[in-house]
Amino acid sequence: MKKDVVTIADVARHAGVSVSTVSYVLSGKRSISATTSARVRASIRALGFHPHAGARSLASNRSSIIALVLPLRQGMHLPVLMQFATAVVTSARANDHDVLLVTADEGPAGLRRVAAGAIVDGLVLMDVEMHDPRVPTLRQLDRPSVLIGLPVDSSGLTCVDLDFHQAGAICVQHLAGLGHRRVALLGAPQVVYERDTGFAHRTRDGFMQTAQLLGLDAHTQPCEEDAATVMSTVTALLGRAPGLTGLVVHNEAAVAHVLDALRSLGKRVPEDISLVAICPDELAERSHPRLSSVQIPADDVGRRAVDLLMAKLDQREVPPITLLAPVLTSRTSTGPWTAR
Amino acid sequence: MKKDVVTIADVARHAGVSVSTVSYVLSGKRSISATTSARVRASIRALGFHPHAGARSLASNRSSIIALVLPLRQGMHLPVLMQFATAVVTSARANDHDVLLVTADEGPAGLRRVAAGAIVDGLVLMDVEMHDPRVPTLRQLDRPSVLIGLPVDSSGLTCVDLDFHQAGAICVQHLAGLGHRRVALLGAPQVVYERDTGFAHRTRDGFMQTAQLLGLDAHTQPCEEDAATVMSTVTALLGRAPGLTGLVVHNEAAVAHVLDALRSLGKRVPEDISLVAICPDELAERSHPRLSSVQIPADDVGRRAVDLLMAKLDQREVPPITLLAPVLTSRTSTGPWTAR
DNA sequence: CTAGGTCGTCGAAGCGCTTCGACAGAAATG
DNA sequence: CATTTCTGTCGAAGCGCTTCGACGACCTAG
Repeated sequence: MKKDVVTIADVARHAGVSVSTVSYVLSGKRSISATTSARVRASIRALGFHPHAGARSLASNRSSIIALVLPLRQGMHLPVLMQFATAVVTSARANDHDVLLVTADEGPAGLRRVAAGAIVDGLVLMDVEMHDPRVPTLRQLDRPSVLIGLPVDSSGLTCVDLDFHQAGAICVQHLAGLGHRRVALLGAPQVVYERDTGFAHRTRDGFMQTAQLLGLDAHTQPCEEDAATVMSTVTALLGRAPGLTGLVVHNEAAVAHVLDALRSLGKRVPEDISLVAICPDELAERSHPRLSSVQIPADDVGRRAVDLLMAKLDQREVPPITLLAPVLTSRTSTGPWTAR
Repeated sequence: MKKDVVTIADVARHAGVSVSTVSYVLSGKRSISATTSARVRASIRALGFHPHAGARSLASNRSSIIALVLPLRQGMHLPVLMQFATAVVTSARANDHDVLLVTADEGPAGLRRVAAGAIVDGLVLMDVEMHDPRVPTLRQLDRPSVLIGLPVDSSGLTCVDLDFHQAGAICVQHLAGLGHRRVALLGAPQVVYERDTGFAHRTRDGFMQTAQLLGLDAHTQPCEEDAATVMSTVTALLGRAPGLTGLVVHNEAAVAHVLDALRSLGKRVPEDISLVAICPDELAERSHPRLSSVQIPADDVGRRAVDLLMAKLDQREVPPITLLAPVLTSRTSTGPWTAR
């Protein structure tokens, strides 16, 4: 077998200093003379010393590990998910932390396990739902956490999410810039507006305010998610707003149905009607035509989440809600329009 | 603030036993009377005790965490990757271990960091290449590890991989079952056969042996990966083996070119020629027509890898190489054939 | 009836690190 | 020049857990 693990005491002996001095060299929490520091570092390298994570965590009550809680079921947003995860891991490493993977399937119990056992210093939760069952648990945990997504009741939490108000706004700006003068927003189902207030309202407000500002004729309309209802909703909308040429769809599940409806009504996209979706890139890329869409800037969100968590770990104050600027990717579902 | 963390001493006091007794109740390493055990458990629940991971790891030299080392760059095999990861995490949890995510970008240094610091008890590496730079490092680490994939020099390692011999065999069986009598294998580029021996040869052997066994007329042919060379290779092959109706392609990069070549030679798939690929499902699904293909059983592989790692952690002997049965998914690129 | 086992429990010695208080000696202050 | 303030370093006390050896109490077999 190998000789035993190299400990900090070995390093101290080798460098001719005390154990605490080595520790301070490593942590920088007290000033150490340049010469001593250099000698210690040399010994560390010479012996191949790696501090024992467990011992460190026991003594300092800090593990330098954060939990990344995500849904591992095979969904369709894999690429987006991966982008988040990559950003989180990269940022964590940049802050000298490792990442423990916790699946959402474990539910609240999983959070409790890793937090209470002091396995992790803090948590980043992805795929947070409006009424997420993990949220109450999170509140009573004594570890800091950051959510990606915005639950209905976000009090006492730190959240990062897309700025939906801004998302509504840039959709309008995009259409207006192409010359469209009469636009509409097809939003979430009615029930969402009534109950899970939040992102749906924010998008709608951004849409309406900006349309008004730009002097557009704007309509909004909740939108159910089954093909038949979508069909009648779209038909009604076109009747109500003849000459409508710009459409924003903020409803992932309904997007395909809307496209079908337009097609069967004889409206071509983008020749007759330009369509912008607020949805994952994946979906936008898969549709025909490929949709101009507003997407979540995953890299940004991931990095921001980790930054916020680090701040909380350092006891710094952080804003409860961080909203990130949406990005509109122009594809082939929108085009210029001039009165004909 | 909250009252301090509940320690094992608190539990012991509450239950009226010694600290060591509580520890033994938890670990089961010494027999404890049923009544004592029950009392201790009740106290644990009553106080909400969670053992401190760091303390445990320091004292026992076991962290109950394994590392999952994977490439987080956005590749095209995301779904496959995810399937692996999911399987690994699930199996790890089933064995009471957590999973630390380490990105392959960190290279050998990353392995050293998590292993030497005793952050993890062992490692599972994904996406292992033939000449993987992490392999030498792995050998000198004192932590056990399992590789998913088979490097050229696997001595001293534990690997899990697809059984390529069997993969070659079931491709032939599939074609033979459909009535094909003259078949060919388009394999890896020549240079791969010469140098990175291993999976390429294994597939070819499986293919040939089975063809012989079934009395088929079988040909094999290395295959480069650029469109032009593929074109001439396919043309030559059809000249050499007129009446060829079954083709197996074991070359991810060349698959698309092969399809193009067949098309431009006036051969329809599957009407004139049936084609089976050995490639990720992703690719098979994306091609036109969708390819009948042999794919890696990711769930199985992931689970197996963890099982092997657990065995090694328990000092049990494990086979150096575990080969898993390939699965052939029949899609629309293969069809029955009868002499015309 | 006694020598030798088992069983169930306890006490104490670490595991390797961080951090607090102490303290010489040097530098700055009056 | 006396006194205070830094600087740089050390020793030792934990952090919460596992595990080893010890030890009564009880059983069994000769």
